[in-house]
Amino acid sequence: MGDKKLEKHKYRTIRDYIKKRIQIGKYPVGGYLPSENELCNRFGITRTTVRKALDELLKEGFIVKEQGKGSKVIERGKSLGLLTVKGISGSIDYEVETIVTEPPRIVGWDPIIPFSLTDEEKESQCVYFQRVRNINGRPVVLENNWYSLNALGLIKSDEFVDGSFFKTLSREYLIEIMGAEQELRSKPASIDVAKNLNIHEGAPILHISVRFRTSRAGLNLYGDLYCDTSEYPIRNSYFL
Amino acid sequence: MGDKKLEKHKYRTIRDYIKKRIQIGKYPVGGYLPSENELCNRFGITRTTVRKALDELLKEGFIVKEQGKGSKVIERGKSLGLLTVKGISGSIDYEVETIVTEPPRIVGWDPIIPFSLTDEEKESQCVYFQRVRNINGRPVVLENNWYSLNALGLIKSDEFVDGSFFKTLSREYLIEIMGAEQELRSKPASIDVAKNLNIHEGAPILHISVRFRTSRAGLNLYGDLYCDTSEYPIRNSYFL
DNA sequence: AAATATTACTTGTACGTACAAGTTGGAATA
DNA sequence: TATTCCAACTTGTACGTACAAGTAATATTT
Repeated sequence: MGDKKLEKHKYRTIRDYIKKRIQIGKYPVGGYLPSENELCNRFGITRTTVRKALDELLKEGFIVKEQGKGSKVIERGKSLGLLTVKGISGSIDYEVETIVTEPPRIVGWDPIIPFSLTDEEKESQCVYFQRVRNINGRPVVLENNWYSLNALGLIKSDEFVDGSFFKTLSREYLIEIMGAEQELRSKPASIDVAKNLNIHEGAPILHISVRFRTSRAGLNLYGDLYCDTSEYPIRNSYFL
Repeated sequence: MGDKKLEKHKYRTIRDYIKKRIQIGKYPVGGYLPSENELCNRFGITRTTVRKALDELLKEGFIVKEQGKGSKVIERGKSLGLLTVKGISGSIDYEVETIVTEPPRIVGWDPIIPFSLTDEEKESQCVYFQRVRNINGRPVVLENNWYSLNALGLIKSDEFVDGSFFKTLSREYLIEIMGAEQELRSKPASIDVAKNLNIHEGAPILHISVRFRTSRAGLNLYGDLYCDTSEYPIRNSYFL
């Protein structure tokens, strides 16, 4: 029962064990992990190895460490360098309401995607869905999404956890975002985009093309976002 | 001579020593650091401690490790999640020509900066300079920059290493970028911006406001960028 | 000469120990 | 009662050891 792998790379075993418990909601966000010594006893390994595992989780943004207290589980994605929408007044992040305007369905790949697909992706059909994000009831981001059907299968929109696709992947499928590539352009809004965002045709909008890489082999998420930044700018921060 | 600090946090001492050697060009980019065992002998410490120091340099993007070979010094900033300009044809990054259109001079803070200044910064005057970045001879990015005079002093544009302000900070002042916050908006070009970028007034441009945090206490770099993304999109990637 | 094996390096993982430093809550004290 | 102190936790740093695994040049064998 996987004992061979348990012998090698013990720290990975511990790391993945803890990660899974975080993903499924044991070890809830805001709570503390068992102490390092307790993990040592529980798994019969040394603190060196436990600390190596925790270091990885720290790097991946699952926990923060507090000397004298413990390792706290944090909301992942906050420290992820993702582009987020920011309210213009003050520094409060507005709560964003997400509406699925086109539920997931199986289609062919859209040539608008500016990234080169892998061979597996080209051979596969893809799942497409569209969402609009509202702030204070006004549409701000129009979002088209695609992923390879072969890599994941069709997820229905009523499965979405809190309306979030990423949270669904994490909680239900234990898939995490490993990184992303983005391209940003400033463009005049097309008629279609203008209609969706309730702005004038030709108004400047921020067009973001993004490919998210995930922890599942072969699964990339492609996004095509149109942002009305006139009131709410897009924000991005990162730290070492 | 600093022996007290050398006793505590040895790994930081080693880390900073190696970092400095990388910054000033000993330990050149592309080369390998001394082996872990050699560093152990040289500093009279254990490999555990040396590895901890190297781990930090790895996280900070100064080196990569190659099992069986050694720790290789890499060009920092590549792995930094900074927004970069990308050529549209193929995946080749174009070489960007940087022109200083307004050499550094001492002025007051510009209210256009959308970040809240620290008290020290408010009390200080600031250094301003403007640059334009050309790709294939055509202007693509207009860039205004500010930093606190008290924190750094005036750097003349002829000091710029390869025309790069960041490289100058790293090589000459041993200051590194620790992180950044950015705000992105899509806007119509003002007359002034249009003139500088040689585009129509009102054409959609990408406006980026950025604050870079540095390793020097009290020193932030504020940027106000106007990007013509019609031909060359802005690109951003990050990985865990 | 070419293929193979050895050797001497490199980093990777894991063991165990010791003490420093930060946090917290309860016991002892004022 | 209010304060101080301390003991029992937590994570942080550093010591030393051992062997696995990857790399590259050299020596050996075919």
